[in-house]
Amino acid sequence: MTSMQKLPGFRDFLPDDCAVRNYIFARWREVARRYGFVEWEGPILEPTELYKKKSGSEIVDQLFNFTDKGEREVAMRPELTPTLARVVAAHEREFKKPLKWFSIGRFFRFEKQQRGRLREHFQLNCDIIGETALAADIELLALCIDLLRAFGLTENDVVVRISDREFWTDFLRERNVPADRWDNLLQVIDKFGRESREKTIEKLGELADLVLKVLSEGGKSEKLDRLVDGLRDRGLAEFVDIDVRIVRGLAYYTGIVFELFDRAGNLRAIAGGGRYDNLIQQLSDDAVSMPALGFAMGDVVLGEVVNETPHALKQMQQAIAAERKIDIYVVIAKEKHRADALAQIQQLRDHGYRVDYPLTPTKVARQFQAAEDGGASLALLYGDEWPQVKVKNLTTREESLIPNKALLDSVAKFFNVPDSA
RNA sequence: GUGAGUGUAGCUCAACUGGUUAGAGCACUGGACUGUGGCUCCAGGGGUUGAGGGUUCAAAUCCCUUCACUCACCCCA
Repeated sequence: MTSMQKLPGFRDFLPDDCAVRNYIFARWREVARRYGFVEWEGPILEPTELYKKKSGSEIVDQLFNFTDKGEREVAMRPELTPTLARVVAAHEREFKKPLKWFSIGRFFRFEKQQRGRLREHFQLNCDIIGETALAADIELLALCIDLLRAFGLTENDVVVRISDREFWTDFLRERNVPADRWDNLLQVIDKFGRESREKTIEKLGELADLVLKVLSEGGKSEKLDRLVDGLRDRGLAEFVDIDVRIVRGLAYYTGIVFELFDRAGNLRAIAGGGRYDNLIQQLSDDAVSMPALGFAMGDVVLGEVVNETPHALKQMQQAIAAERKIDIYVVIAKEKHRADALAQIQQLRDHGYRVDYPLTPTKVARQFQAAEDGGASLALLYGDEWPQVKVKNLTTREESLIPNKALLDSVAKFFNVPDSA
């Protein structure tokens, strides 16, 4: 590998890619704000210890970590939740509860890449802190679903699988299974379907029959029923499947957990999250105890889902085209009027119009081609007509002559901008 | 980290299975076209065939190594 190649798993964002990324970010912000969440951000580099503390030392294998010049062990953040817990523990007194925070940022992991899993990606994180009521779980799920709806995805395209860790911990408690075995057993349940049935049975031991029965019949609980009812009240129940096989790998979840998938099941999880009521206390060494819940949604898998869903893809392409287009292309037909044109270009830009023009003498035909390529809806031609400007509607191809002093008004009228002088 | 597959122009692919100077479409630049855009025609730029080594009179083609990508495993933030 030469120094001219990018590192594996990292991405260049050419204009088209950047447009996609910005489209995703815009929808994320729009919907999160709609739910009353406020944006925040943390550092991209954290002490490696922060992640060890939460997830154990095995996680270091997957961290993008190194020793900095001050001999500190640091890691490129693999996720936001530990940072959030630290920040909340330090600052929670400054805010009314519950906190409803979201963040859009870049995250890293040192793993071999494959589809939907790169070494860097962007993630939206949404968290509610300081609320134990199930209403918060429902609200968070509704937000997660509405985020996908904002991309044009429907209940036929995506599904939220919801489970409850308490369902299993209650189950194990009732059968007098010692608490120190719970995490282990939850991992086995999490792997159900990915691992052979024999191996699962072996690991479950005497609980095998019971657990398999629950897994095949599907679990049920009053809490999960209330959750689905809450979503049904909002007309979102069709997006939801109760699936107690979902446990999630991370050990810090304590209650409702969920994952979002494409209905076709071709891709990795689009998003995942749940309730983590003990994490802030644990990470703050018991200084602060706050119930919390949240989820993360990555840009990579989401982008793939949009790509593979025709109506969502069309919506994105239209939005990107509209965002990218310029308003006006200025055609300089006679170079002696370049200065006149530039004076008016400046005025137009000051008024907020997106204006482009040729930097060097260019044939008129090419200038109109550039207007076309830039998506301009209006062309202004500066030439022998001066002090009049020829205004061409590029959609209808109609032309008219406007005195240059009246140009701004004429343009404003064309774009339906209220008179603001 | 393990295993398999794939690497030819910016993109999609050719190259008669080892045989002249590696081609085409799209894209890009310019011209036909000295004041009018989605056509058309013509021309041009662009490649150490991912990289390094080996076999051979001769390698994009066969062998080895390495790097990258894809898929599966692993893991899932």
